[in-house]
Amino acid sequence: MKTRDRILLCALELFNEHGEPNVTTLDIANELDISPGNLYYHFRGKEALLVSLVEQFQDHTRDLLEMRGDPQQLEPEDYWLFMHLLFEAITDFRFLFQDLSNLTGRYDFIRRAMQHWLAALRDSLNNMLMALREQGHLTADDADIERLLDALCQTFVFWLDFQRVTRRDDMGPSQAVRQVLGLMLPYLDEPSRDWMRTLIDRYS
Amino acid sequence: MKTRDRILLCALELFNEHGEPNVTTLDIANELDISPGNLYYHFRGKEALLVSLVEQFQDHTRDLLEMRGDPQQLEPEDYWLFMHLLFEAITDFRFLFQDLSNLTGRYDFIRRAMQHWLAALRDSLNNMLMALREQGHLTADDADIERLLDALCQTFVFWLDFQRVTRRDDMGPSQAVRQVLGLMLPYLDEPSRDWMRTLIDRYS
DNA sequence: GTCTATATCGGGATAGAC
DNA sequence: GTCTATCCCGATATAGAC
Repeated sequence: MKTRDRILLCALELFNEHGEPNVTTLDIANELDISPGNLYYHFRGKEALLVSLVEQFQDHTRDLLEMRGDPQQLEPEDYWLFMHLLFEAITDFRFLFQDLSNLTGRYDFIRRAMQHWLAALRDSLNNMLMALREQGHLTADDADIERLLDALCQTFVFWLDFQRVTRRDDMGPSQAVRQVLGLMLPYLDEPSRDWMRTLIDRYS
Repeated sequence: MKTRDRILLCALELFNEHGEPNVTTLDIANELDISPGNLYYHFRGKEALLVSLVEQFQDHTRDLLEMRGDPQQLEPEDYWLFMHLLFEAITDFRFLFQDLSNLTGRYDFIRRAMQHWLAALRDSLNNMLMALREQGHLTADDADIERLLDALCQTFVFWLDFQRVTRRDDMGPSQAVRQVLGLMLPYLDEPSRDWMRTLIDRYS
């Protein structure tokens, strides 16, 4: 494995574990048993490192967020899969969400990237809700939809963080998906609701 | 006004505006036109400053979170007021929520304080929901309640942050309260729901 | 590509005069 | 109580040898 990639991987792990502000370039070099000078040969600094990691994150989720092709044909199971994969991606790059305010404040490119990403997320979720409403599975007026979209996005972005502060046990993406689906539950019609309850129970 | 209090107030403002990690003791001293040595005479360091601010926050919200006296007699309007005051308190000390992960990671006393605070918040909200359910205004099984409580707490803690990142104009506490009440809406019975919709509209 | 050594800078913190 | 001067340290970044 090339040194450059080892650095990226190691930085990602340390950032996720300790938070980006608490990890120095020296920490990364030490963890890899390479010299700080060597690290600076590959990346001109912490910011260059972050640029690459953010690109990775975007590449990693692009396909997922751009499956706005044919939401009409999606099965409920597809919604679950979509959300599960999304939470896995967020978990893999959780350092971005853990210190979101700090990072978006200090790095303008991260602010732009995350704003764009959040808009795409909201778009995807909106397509889902609209499709469900068209099909008569979901009853909600426009104001409901707006609030629901906010609640959904907020949960995606901050659930890991919230869980980290409130609880000790990290239950992975399943619990997060359960929480998200729970937000939609009261707006669904009986059959979909039962279906989703089953889904929720199955993946607990 | 005593220097000690001026320092506290100024630190709070700067922390709220720029985030605690981005404000140095020197920044605070400069803003106040006092020497760094003087600041260190009053507070032995940044941590001592934070200790006092966290105490202030707790004092500031204690009454609010401990009004678990007689939830049976509360009017819907009381719920609105409770939430409004809570969001104002959070806004006043928003630096605590803006970098929650970072702060709880670096300072153990903040972790403990916030965990305790969050537990109290959840408790208060739980009492509310239980009272509403007793009175027949709210229909939800225990699993619904758990999810709803999580969603409510998460919104209280992260709404300002979420709003800041998504860049929708800062509308103060009203929009936050609207979002929170929106989460409860689908579980309420018709009269309460209408009542609350009116409330939501009135304070938009 | 990788190392060692070092320069630089900024924030936290203290000493001692007034 | 308040100031100036200074120290310490950790993080970033570079120079130059191998």
